[in-house]
Amino acid sequence: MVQSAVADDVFHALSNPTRRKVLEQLSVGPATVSELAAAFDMKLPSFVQHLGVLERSRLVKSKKQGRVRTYEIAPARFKVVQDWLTERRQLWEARLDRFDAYVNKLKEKESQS
Amino acid sequence: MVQSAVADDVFHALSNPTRRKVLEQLSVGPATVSELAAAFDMKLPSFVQHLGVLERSRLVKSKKQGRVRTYEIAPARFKVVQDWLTERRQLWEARLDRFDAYVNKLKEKESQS
DNA sequence: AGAATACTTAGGTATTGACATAAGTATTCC
DNA sequence: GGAATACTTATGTCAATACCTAAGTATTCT
Repeated sequence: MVQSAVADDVFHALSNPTRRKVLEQLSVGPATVSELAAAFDMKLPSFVQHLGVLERSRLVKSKKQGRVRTYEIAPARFKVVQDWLTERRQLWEARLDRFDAYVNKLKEKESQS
Repeated sequence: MVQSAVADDVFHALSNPTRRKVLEQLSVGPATVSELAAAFDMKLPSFVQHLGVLERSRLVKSKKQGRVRTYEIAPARFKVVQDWLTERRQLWEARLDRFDAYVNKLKEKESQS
């Protein structure tokens, strides 16, 4: 999958409050479908759709033992997001630094005259 | 606005490849609507919708001088995202560390017997 | 075996998102 | 003043999202 498509899936997964809350729960530790669902006022099939979105984005993974499916965080894809953000930030911060330097240079010249 | 709603808007804004590319362009420096639009194979009104989404999420801001509107990055909201990600990561890393410590303790006991 | 549990599958609806076209307004140029 | 420029506004279409209800399957308990 192209890098951009990965980011599409991951950011889309993160754009919904239910899904972010699920990730918050899973950050603390693995949990089953019904444990996760308990926190939400939503019918199970609707809720399970959100788990599907999260799993397809690979922010989480799951396995089924008997009739119980357990979910856990899958750290790798979080890095994709953090890297994208960090790269943007570095670019604009470098630019703002250059701008600062430019302004200081102007000030310097002015004080000389 | 509630923190969660901020995150909704920001993550939603980031979930679209066109909008992420706009942010990539703006990280390098400010640009006008038509400068930004030039990179995309899309009619202007459609493209401008994306700028609207970005501006409502406050990832960017704009001002109009004469008939030209210029956009630039607004760094603050990026921090909301990075903070959310960092917090999740810290939680699960702490947990995994505890798990490691637990495993090591088991190994230690085993080697004593 | 029968009942309860823990999902899973198969639909259906209403809203939102991502495009489009057509026409309008405000500035700037000649 | 008239034409060109740089958006803006108003609408419309189509697909995707986020919910729902109803019914099904696979496991586990009694």
